[in-house]
Amino acid sequence: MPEGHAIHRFARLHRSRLAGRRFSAASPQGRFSDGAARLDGRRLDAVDAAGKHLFYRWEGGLTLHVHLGLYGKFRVFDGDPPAPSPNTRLAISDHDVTLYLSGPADCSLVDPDEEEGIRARLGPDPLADGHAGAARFATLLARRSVPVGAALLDQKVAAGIGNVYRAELLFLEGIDPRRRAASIDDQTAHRLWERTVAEMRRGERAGRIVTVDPADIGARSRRGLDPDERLYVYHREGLPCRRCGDAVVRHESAGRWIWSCPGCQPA
DNA sequence: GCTGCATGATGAA
DNA sequence: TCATCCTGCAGCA
Repeated sequence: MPEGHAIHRFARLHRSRLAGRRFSAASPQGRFSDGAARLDGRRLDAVDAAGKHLFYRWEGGLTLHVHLGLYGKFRVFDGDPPAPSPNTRLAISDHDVTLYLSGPADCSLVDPDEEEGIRARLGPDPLADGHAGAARFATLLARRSVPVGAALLDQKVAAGIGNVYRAELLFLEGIDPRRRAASIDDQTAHRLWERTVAEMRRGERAGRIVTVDPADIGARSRRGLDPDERLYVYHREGLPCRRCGDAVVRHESAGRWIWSCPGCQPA
């Protein structure tokens, strides 16, 4: 679940539901006991997102850094929460609301230097920077010798893109993932960035990744798209392309699977 | 009940 | 390029 759209959505939801409250904090799993003890009894002031990273600002100048990685999950409950699972890394609660965090790749208190170090490793963020990130993205992309599919997963090139978006964005722009990043001309790179901004904003709003234009599937459902109608190529190997009918293909890119349409994304 | 996978990232080789 | 870490759950027997 957690590409940048989900992280920014968590920041927005946690900001509105949790910020301004004073929490008791604990680490049921025990692996964040020291940190939880320092947060216990403090007020959460603000929540910021950068790429796939979250920063929770606490009373007294403490900052909690959370990166969900592949497995991390938040659960929020109003009123009486169920018992936390044994792997709950962090639990914060007051009388009205409870947040459980399990499986994060990182959950730690960071000082300003450490936060700066994390941010320094990130390229422009489509959701935080919007159009303003385009030029920097184009410059970074042009400097990469790797295939564009791999470059898009590199958080130093664009912060927040993950395996679903990279495949879908390259489909939408008609770019074969195996083309060298440096071969993408400046205008195409700008278009790719603007597409990224638009699609990730859409995903942030929807709470899920949806890239299809309803016109391409013959928009029939008033309830919205079925789960397997939301994407063009991701996990659709062997199925006909929604645009041209060619069979979607799967190949490896940066150690992960990527999907593309040979007809819509010519080499 | 067990297995394998998943929208991530890092450090060593 | 490989191994490793972080969990939960769908899909199977």
